[in-house]
Amino acid sequence: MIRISEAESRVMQVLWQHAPLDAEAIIRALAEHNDWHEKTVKTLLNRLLRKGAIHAERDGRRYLYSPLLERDDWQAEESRNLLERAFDGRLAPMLAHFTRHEKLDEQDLRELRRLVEAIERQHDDDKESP
Amino acid sequence: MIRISEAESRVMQVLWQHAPLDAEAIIRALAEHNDWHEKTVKTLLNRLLRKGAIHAERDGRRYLYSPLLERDDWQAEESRNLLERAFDGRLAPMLAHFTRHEKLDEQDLRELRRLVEAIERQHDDDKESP
DNA sequence: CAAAACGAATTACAAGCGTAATCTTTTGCT
DNA sequence: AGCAAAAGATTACGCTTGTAATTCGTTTTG
Repeated sequence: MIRISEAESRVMQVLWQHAPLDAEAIIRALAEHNDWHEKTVKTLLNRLLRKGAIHAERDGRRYLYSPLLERDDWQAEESRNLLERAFDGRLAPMLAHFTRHEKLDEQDLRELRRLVEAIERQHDDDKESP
Repeated sequence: MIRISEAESRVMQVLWQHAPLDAEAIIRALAEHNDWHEKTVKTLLNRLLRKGAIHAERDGRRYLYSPLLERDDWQAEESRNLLERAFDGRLAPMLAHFTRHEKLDEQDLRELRRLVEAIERQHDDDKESP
């Protein structure tokens, strides 16, 4: 399982949004919010390459980079990690925590309801086909 | 804001459950699940001390350690961090993610329902007293 | 063609981390 | 009193990370 660092993940975010991109485009995209030197981004790209998190394909004198590690998988990995590390792997306390500490909007609410329904359905299925 | 590492957080977990404890008790508690040398745990305790995450009080020839950093605050910190890093700070996608990737049990379900109700009430309040 | 410019690859370097080993101080025991 | 055992303090060491700078190879350009 590929582990990427905080800074590396910023680079991935860019690639997850549009890919393939060449180094210059990535640097530009990152310059807006982070404040990294061009060389820094190049280093991160290299490390991501070595880790197998991205792929580089030659295009003339430059490379085009694309993600290999999938965003969804990475999110799953990171979420699971937090769950284990901080909440003993139990989701309920984590959810409770979010209720207490984050302000939720309409969309969050809709998402929560869908969650509840999904679980109910899932539990019903379990009963029907044992 | 105090930043503690993965390994350090294991030590904190022990102290959050029972404190104060002396080094030996902490080492014993950790030996069960991790597989750390006594010296390793001592190092971690020292680092936590320097970071101000715990407090040590002399008791005869040894120290009794207690947490200073609160568990709830740490959880909040870590959760927020994940939310920002991995989900652009938006809760809904994160919740959706959990639906798709984690198996939820009865207790999670109850917790979720309570959550939904709490939020609905909260939203109603907003409407009534603008 | 020689030099400059650009992109990529290699190297740098301090701080943090995981994982201890060694050193120092205190103290209980003979 | 002298020494071994125990607890804590200091030091170690290789790896990762954040943050670049330097070097190398290839084009482009005067």
